[in-house]
Amino acid sequence: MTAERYPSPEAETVASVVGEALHEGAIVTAEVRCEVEYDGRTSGYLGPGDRLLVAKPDGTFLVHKPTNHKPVNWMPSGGTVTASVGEASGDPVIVARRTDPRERVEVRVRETYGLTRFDAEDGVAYEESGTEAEMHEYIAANPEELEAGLRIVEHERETKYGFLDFYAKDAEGTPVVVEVKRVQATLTHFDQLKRYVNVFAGDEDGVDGTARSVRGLLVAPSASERVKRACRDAGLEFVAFPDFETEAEGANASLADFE
Amino acid sequence: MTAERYPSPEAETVASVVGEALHEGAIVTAEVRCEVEYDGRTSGYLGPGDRLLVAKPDGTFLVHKPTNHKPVNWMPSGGTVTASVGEASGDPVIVARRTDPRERVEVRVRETYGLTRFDAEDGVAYEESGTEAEMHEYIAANPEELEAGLRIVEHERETKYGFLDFYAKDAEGTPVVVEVKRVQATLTHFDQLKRYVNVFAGDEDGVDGTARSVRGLLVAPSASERVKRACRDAGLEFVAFPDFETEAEGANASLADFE
DNA sequence: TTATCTATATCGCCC
DNA sequence: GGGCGATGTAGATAA
Repeated sequence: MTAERYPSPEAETVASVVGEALHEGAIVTAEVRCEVEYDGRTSGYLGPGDRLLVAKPDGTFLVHKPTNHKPVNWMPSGGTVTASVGEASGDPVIVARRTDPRERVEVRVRETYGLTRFDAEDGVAYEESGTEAEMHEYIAANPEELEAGLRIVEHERETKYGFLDFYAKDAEGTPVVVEVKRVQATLTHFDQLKRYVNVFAGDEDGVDGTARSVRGLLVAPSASERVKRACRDAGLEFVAFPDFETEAEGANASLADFE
Repeated sequence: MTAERYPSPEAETVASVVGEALHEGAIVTAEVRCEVEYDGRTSGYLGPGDRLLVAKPDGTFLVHKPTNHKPVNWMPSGGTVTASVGEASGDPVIVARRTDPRERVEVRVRETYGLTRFDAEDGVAYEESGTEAEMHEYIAANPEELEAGLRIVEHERETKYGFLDFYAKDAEGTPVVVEVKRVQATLTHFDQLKRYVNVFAGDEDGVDGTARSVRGLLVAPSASERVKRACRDAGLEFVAFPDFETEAEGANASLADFE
């Protein structure tokens, strides 16, 4: 059996099952009533209530309330999860810790409604398409869709102030710095482009104080008015680029057939 | 009983329990072998393997592999989760959808090792301290810790290019724009400060091309060398501010006592 | 609803 | 290992 269930387990059972399961590479989930304390990058406290606990063998630990995508408390992979029986109360105590940064989640379990050990085997990797990396590939192969006559000179070029997406030249041979975003462009993205353009314009630059012979292109499906104005004011250009197509895969089609 | 367990349930049981539980405000978890397909902002496919599924009554849906903090696929709260029996295969199919953005996660369950309905009650809110908001309050009350003679004029001031943390004046009466970070400062944070300072310096600005009578302070516990150099080059100042103290609460102390 | 920004962001890549 | 940037970022907040 791949999933072993312990209904209303004693504190000792919780401690031993959690310890063994994680050590042996299994996932543990528990439905509990508990209090939670976090101390680390910030500190926090969650009073008594019902929560779902998830502990993974890689040190991941999650405390889920009945709502929301994000766990209310957690520890990312790389930490260590230990379970014991509290001396004073006799209740289970689960602690997840890590160093760098030093932080700690402590769950004081008041009641354990159920505990499950899940010996999961999963060697399959997630395949994704439609990411910004693919958008880069597309633009590298089709620069003319950004602007007629545009030539890509370099991709992912490193400068002293960070990496720019594309270094290109336009039809007149003028240098063009290109920053590509898969989603609606924000002020942060404008900032990035401005920073890169400044490298080539030279911060110490021209007598008129404006960027010289370097163009900056912010490429995204859309941008807020404030971002467009920021571009105009800074002498940069916003290029509306259609939503990047996420192409269907063979695997997807076969999955849909089952319905 | 607050947690009801269905070991190795039939497809019909999965479909009905998931539907009823979510409708009645319970959390459902399942240990399954499955395939997953995502289509929306990007598209992706995850081949057969063992995963933990979590469905919450607010529409949250999570697919967890045996490793990592983040679910491999998910739907944030606000979506709808439905479970049915596949016509061709007779296996359970769980679909989570939402609009705006339009996206969809489909889980094709190959084998259900176990299913749990958890009627969780949790009306307690999480209390946190040590956040950037508290750091702001501290600085607003103690501006002299940034610099002797500094006066805060305005907090969270809106400009045409975004919101700046503090608008202040130094001992000489020179305007000072302050950007505060709780964590190590990055180039992104430098960008933000530069953008705000540009608003006051005026993009069209001085004959020498450098910012005029406005100072910019980047306040954080630390910064990389590249960030410090960027600040120097741009005429901005990095201020090392000690890690913001996360003070212990009474609740924490009592929780620690149990150990 | 839209825009902006924080986050215990997490994660991955590349030096 | 540190720096840097993407994320199906999510979530909170203000206009």
